[in-house]
Amino acid sequence: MTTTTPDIEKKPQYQKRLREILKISARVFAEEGYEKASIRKIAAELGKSLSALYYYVQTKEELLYLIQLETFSSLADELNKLVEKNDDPIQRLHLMVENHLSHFLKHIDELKVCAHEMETLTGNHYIQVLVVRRRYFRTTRSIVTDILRQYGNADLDVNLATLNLFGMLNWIYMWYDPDLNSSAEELTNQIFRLFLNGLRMNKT
Amino acid sequence: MTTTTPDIEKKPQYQKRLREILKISARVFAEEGYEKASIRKIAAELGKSLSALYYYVQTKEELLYLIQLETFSSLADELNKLVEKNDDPIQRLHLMVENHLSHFLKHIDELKVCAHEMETLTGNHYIQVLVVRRRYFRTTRSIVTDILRQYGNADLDVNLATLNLFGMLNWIYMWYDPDLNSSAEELTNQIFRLFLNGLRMNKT
DNA sequence: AAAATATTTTAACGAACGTTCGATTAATCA
DNA sequence: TGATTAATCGAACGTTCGTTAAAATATTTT
Repeated sequence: MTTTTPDIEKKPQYQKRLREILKISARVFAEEGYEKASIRKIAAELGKSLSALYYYVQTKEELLYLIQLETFSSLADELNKLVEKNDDPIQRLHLMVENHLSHFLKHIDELKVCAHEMETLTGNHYIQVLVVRRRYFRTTRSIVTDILRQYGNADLDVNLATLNLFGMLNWIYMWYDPDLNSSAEELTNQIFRLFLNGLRMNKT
Repeated sequence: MTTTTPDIEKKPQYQKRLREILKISARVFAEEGYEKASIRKIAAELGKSLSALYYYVQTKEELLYLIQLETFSSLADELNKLVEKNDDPIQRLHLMVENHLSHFLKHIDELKVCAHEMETLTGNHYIQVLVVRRRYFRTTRSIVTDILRQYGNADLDVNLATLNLFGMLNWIYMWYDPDLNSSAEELTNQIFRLFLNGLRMNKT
């Protein structure tokens, strides 16, 4: 008698195909916005029929959920690894910005969908992604906290400063053009210097 | 024989009612997003019938267009006035941030709709709003240019720095909670100091 | 080859959407 | 008051949407 367990590893094609579906979905969501984008368009770009999608996913929202969960998890996990390997707060900040931007340039559609559809998910989908987002935020904020302490700067609010860092990082999708704009390094250095200098004490 | 000219000033109620329609529309668009928001919901919140809306406006998109046009125009016009009255680049920057944030706090829904639906309009609607947006951007960028020159800082790219300033300002709608968060002054000062310090030369 | 499972397809459902039409009421003017 | 214009209304049109059911095909396993 064969086992009736889900056999997650038995179907290697499934995961591969699901990933392609998420890739195409991210592109369509990024281009048209989640609400305007239709399942039919995604299916057409996949070269599959409409209901073939529902074999991999139960609802349209699950597509967005999986995209956001994977992207934020990846960002947060890699940042944690980087923080474990480096002690200097300033180096950590540089690594954080670099990690976020290289991720952005490699997965523009996914990051755009993460930034622009941050309040789109509902119910458990929303909460589960929020948990990962908060983990990513807290790690980043602890870096900012250390730098402010090192600079002896008590004038700036740590939360506000961190939110503004994410403002710069998350806004990029609005204006960045891969064909025209700067490289990852240049972007990283500019934002890193701008924000790091911003954290220093005020000359009054 | 009576004149058949449009008589723009003849119907004072019209403008007043149109403004209320835009106000409610901005709230619904801000709450649900433009695509998800329905004309029916807007009409219901107005206490009017669905087709009564079409007496004031020809399409749903025109609602968004009017909201964005008025908001960006107001921001740009007031910034130009402020720049004319003040010569010091650093004061100008402070006034720019203050103007933007006080506008934001007074018209949260409209600003949110401007930031979140920046790529939603199409055709002439998009272009006409883009013209005003560019005017607002250029005025701000010229302030940043002057400060960088005054600081003798040639390391930072002016466009990038300005885009990052707007990143901080436009991202606020994502996290700001009128009940919890700081006042306009506190927000202004934090962002102003963060960004201004950021523009200074790098201590290497 | 036969059986079992995995994947895709065609066709349709009901609901919600933006928009329009024609009639009706309210306000203004002669 | 009667006539003209402004504003609103109920009802419907055609389209698109997310989702589903049942059947058909492809793949894997026995």
